[in-house]
Amino acid sequence: MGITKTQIFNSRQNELATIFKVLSNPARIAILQYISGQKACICNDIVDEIGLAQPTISQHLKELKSIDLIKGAIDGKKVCYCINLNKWKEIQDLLNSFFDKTKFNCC
Amino acid sequence: MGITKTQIFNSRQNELATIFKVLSNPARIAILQYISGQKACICNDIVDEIGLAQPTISQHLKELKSIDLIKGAIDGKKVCYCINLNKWKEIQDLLNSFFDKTKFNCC
DNA sequence: TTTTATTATCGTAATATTGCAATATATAAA
DNA sequence: TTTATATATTGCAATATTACGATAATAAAA
Repeated sequence: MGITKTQIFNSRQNELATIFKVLSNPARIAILQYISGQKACICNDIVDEIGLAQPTISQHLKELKSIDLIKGAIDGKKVCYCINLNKWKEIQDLLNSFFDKTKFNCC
Repeated sequence: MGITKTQIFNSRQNELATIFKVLSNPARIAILQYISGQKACICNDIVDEIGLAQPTISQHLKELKSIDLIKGAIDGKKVCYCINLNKWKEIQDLLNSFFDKTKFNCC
């Protein structure tokens, strides 16, 4: 198969899984760390920083944008990518809620 | 390709990605929620609870075990799965550290 | 020992992901 | 307008993931 049976799970479970999936690649972790560590906004310094080809970086940025974790502002020829702080905090809260709500009544 | 270039990232980035990958499937989220919500330890009630075949559940349990998120205690014919609370907290701290350390100096 | 129940593993088909070359698009500079 | 630069999209090959039937392994029960 290869297809995840999302229909049998609730929207919260699917949402969590989607967020985790976006974060489940070291290139995307590195991109987020690099973007957030810069004083100014970045564009394709990311390509130079991370050791991956430009189309690959572009694709990873697209996936990060798909859950609004970053936003890109067009600045002439360049695009300035930033962490979307509101969403960032929202996701951190969501994940903490998942970890906190999971109780441990056994063993 | 299809293969992630783990060599070009540091161990922390790869570790984070691995943890996120294990959590990036709604079946595994549902399994964790179900295990943690039970008063007693569980075995293959999980198969009845989640709508997936027994080998599929077994495989998901194996992946959860691969990062020590759960532990299984053999109890006769059955296996009792539990959240590994120490690891659970450790991972929550690691993720919070990732979210907190990521600064927002731009835009 | 045979049967039954529980869980794990193997093999495989369908689909998803990763990465990149080639190319397209867009905008600034010449 | 032409050229150069920055980013996005397309297409594709290699590999990974998801799911499940068949089967193996294990242990209790008969």
